[in-house]
Amino acid sequence: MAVRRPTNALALAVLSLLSERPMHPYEMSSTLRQRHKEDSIRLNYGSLYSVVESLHKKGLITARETVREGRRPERTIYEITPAGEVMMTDWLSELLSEPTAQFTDFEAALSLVATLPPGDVVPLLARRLSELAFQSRAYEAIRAAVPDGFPRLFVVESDYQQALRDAEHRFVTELLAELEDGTFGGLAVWQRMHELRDEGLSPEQTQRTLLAEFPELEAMMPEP
Amino acid sequence: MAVRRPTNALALAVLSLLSERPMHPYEMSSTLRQRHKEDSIRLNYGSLYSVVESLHKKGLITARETVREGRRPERTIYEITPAGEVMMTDWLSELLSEPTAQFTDFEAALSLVATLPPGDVVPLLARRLSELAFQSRAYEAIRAAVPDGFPRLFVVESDYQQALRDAEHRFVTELLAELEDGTFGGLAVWQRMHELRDEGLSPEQTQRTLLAEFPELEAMMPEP
DNA sequence: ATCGTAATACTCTGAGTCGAGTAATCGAGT
DNA sequence: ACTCGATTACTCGACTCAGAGTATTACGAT
Repeated sequence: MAVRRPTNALALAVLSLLSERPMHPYEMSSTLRQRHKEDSIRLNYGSLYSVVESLHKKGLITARETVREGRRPERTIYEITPAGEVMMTDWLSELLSEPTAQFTDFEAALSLVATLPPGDVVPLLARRLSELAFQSRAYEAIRAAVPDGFPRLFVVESDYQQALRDAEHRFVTELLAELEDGTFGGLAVWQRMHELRDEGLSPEQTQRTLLAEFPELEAMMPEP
Repeated sequence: MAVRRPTNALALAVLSLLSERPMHPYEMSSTLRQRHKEDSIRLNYGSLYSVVESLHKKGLITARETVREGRRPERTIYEITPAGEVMMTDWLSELLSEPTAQFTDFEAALSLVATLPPGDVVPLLARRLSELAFQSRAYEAIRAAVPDGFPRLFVVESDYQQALRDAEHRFVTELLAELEDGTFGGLAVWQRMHELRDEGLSPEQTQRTLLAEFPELEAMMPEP
């Protein structure tokens, strides 16, 4: 029976840490934090311990020993198994080589943006822009403080974050501009839809009125 | 007692649909699919029904009626409550206006990339590049087939996706170039680390040897 | 000497998530 | 008339996750 791959990237981080050297869970969490990996990999105790347990059950890691110092809770030190090594390289290779849909919050929100009236959306996006700019400046400041010749290897994930943030900033800037100068495609329908709803029309009446006022919509309705 | 906000964007989609008109869960899923929202919001039946139940328990939606046709399973038609409307606009507004950490797979993978030897990473990234290019072309093709004057409102989330994909493509291209021409900061240490590990040195020996061969690393170790 | 805070090291519980499964109906073809 | 796949509509159970809670020790400040 082929072992099913976990979905939580924290499991990959655990395997990666154990491929360096044996550790107990708490040490994994401190190490990840020290290396700023919690910025890129969601980390909390509850998940960590259940992820470790699940890797253990699947035979991808084994308990090497459990030590107890004084009356402190026991620490179980784990190490990676050969099967774990294989799973780790396969998994990491796949994540690096295959782009997959990511379901981010902002994309979800954008896909539902028509729910709010356009007039409300403009200030919200403006606020996002300034937050993005702020985060960007924070990143630049940290970047500038880093000594020359510091291995990019250790910060490549935050460079990636910055590249995406930058792209998002450009995208939202453009979107906002189109909303403000009225060139955004569909703006009139969007606006009118909320007007009709606010006047108390039923969903069906709203639908009918919109189709009457914007006949070009007809052609764009999804086929059967 | 303030109602805790769900974390699953599917709950937001449910509220958004019900703010249009009352529906039963299965219709929600078909509507989301028809509008291609499953590309931006993770959708599966198990989650949908438990998300709906949880919204119901929290008083954000109510069951308007349950109908049964023939011997088919019952359909419960839900509608949104005033509390649900408030929660929805607040939530959507927050998602639009506040950028938050997103923990994507590729960022996680990048943060652990040192686990693989650099020589293995190069072809993986090359493969990612060509996949990204392929997805980009698919998007452009669809975009080109869309009639003139089609409301951008309906596809803004896939435009966003494309903007991010584009940025990622540029980032990976640059990264790959640096890896191939040897200008990537930390490449030598990275390479050497895997050589030492492959020669069978213990983690501690590897650590010591690296510090001896690359004394500049010393200054970059995390402070206590 | 003791007080409070941070750090160490987990545990527990409830909620959320997902995929597979069930069971009926509809419509296109043979 | 029949059958086969698609569609409609939901249910179930095993797993996963998050956050709060617990208990001990270390350490600087009062």
